[in-house]
Amino acid sequence: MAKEPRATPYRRSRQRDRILELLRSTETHPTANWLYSKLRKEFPDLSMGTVYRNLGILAEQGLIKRIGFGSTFDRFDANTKHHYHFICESCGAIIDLELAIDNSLNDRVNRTSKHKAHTHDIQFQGICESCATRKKT
Amino acid sequence: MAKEPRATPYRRSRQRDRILELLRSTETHPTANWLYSKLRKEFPDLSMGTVYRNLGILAEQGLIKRIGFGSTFDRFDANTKHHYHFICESCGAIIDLELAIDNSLNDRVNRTSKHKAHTHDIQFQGICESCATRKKT
DNA sequence: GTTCATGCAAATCGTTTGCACAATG
DNA sequence: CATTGTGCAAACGATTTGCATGAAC
Repeated sequence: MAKEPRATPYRRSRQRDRILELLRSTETHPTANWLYSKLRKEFPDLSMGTVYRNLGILAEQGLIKRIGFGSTFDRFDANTKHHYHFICESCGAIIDLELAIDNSLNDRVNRTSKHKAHTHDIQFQGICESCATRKKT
Repeated sequence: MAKEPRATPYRRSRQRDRILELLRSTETHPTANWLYSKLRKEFPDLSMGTVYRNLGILAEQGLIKRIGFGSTFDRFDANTKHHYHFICESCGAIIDLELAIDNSLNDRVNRTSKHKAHTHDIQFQGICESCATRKKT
C-alpha cells in the first residue's frame, strides 16, 4: 500500500515532457486515451503502453495525481443512506463513518460557483483504528 | 448520463435476494468477486455474469450503491494542490472547485472515531454551470 | 405460455508487461 | 556504452454480453 520512491534515476523523454505539458494545459481531467489521441498527432506511432508508463512515473514523482477511488475494482454498498467513507492507507479497508452529513458544504459550492450541487461524497484517508493499534509496520 | 427506470418489471430471483441480503449483512464494501465466492456455497454453479447483472439491477433500483468515482477509467490531474471536485450529472464533466479546503473535517473524524485521518477528498454532484445554462434536456 | 433470469463461454475494455530496438546521459 | 524509454503485441483482470435453457408470473 505504501509507495517506494525508486532506486535508479529517471531519464527524460520527449513523450513524457509532452504528456505533462498537455495535462497542465487543460482544466479537464483527461483519461489516458484522451492524451493518447492528442499526442498521436505529434508522435504518430505513440503507444498506449508509453502513455500509461509515463503517467505512472509522473504520478510517482508527485507531478500529477491519479483520481479515482483507490481501488481497481468496483465495490458495492447496501447502506444507501448518505454517509462518508474512511479509506485506510495501510490495509485498504473502506469504512463507513458515523460523522454527521454537512449540508452546508453544498451551499458553499452553490454560493461560490455557478454550479448547482445536490449532494457530495467525502473519503477520508489515513490509518484506520485497527492498523493504528497494531502500530507501524 | 441519466438513468432510465426501465420498461418491463423485474422478476424476483433467489440469487438476487441473497446478493442483497449478503450485502446488507456486512460492514465491508464487497467486490463482485467476494459476493461470488460467498454465494458459490449456496449456488454451486453461480456465475459472475449473474452477480454483475444483479448488482446492476439492485443499483438501478437504488437498493445498493456502487462506490467509485463515477468513471470506469482512470483520470489524471496535473493540479497537485489539494482541491475538491464537482462532477456534473448531466454531462459527466469533472471540474476543479475553488472552495477552500476545510481541515476541520479531518479533526472531526479524529475526534469522533479512532481512525487517524490525514486528508480527504470531496466530490460534489449536481448540474454544472454550462449544463444549467442550456437548461434541462 | 410468455418473458425474464440464469449459467456458460466468448467478447470487450482499460491497463499492464515482455521483448527487441532506439534514445538518453 | 550502460541503461532507460519506446513501440509493438500479447497478456491480464474486471466487467459485459449472446445464447440456449430453466424459473417466475
